[in-house]
Amino acid sequence: LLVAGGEGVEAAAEDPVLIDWVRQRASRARRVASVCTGAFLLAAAGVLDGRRATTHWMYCARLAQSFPAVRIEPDPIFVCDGPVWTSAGVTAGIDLALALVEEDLGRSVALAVARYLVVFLKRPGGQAQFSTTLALQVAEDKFGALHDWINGHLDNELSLSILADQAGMSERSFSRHYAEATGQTPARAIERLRVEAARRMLSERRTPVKRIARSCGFGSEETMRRSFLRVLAVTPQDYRSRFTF
DNA sequence: AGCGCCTACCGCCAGC
DNA sequence: AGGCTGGCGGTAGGCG
Repeated sequence: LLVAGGEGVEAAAEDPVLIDWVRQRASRARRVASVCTGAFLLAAAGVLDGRRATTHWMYCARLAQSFPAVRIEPDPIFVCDGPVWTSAGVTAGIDLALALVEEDLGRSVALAVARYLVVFLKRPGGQAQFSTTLALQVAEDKFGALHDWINGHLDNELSLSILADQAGMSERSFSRHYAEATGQTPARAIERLRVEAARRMLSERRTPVKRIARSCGFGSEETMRRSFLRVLAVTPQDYRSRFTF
């Protein structure tokens, strides 16, 4: 059973016929999953009681408030608790779907599917419109070691020449191969990895924004602010305030 | 808010 | 031929 979310989902969560239907189906389904705010329907049906779950980050607080029995985790892209899977925003549904494919058919099939998605989900701008995590999974064979190294050195200078050096290629070849494998240019990928690291720190700790910026490799607080607006369309302060309960 | 400098990106091309 | 590599230079865009 796969439950989608979207406009009007909270009204739908109060429709007894629908919720009853969800509860019936969920009890017989091998596996239950929700995308985005679809978690509200599962929660209303009691499917999430006592389980770990997630939803779109803007709605985590509201879901927690309406359904105290659900253990909300705002950070992950998706959460798996036994047979029940929930995912964050709409694009996280793609990551969820791939995880389901992987569970059923194995890692290599999931990676093959992901490769097709990279081809077909590219927009004219050339940016892949799904999570960095997914893009990195696809590139794991080729750049897994590099990504491990990058994540351990986010506060270092990570210029094209340094990355190329680390990968043992010329700058030109590295650029080409990296973009081909991940759907992102090297600099863009670094930016997104830094934003992801900073985002985690913003929501998990009370560290001052300026120190977070530095430890994630942004030259300044202002630079981090610009990156956040580009990648997430929110300022760091706004982002943090969503998570301060 | 704006500007000058710097770098990443990418098309092009020669060489292997 | 046909593919891959890597240096060069113009340009757009980001950083400080």
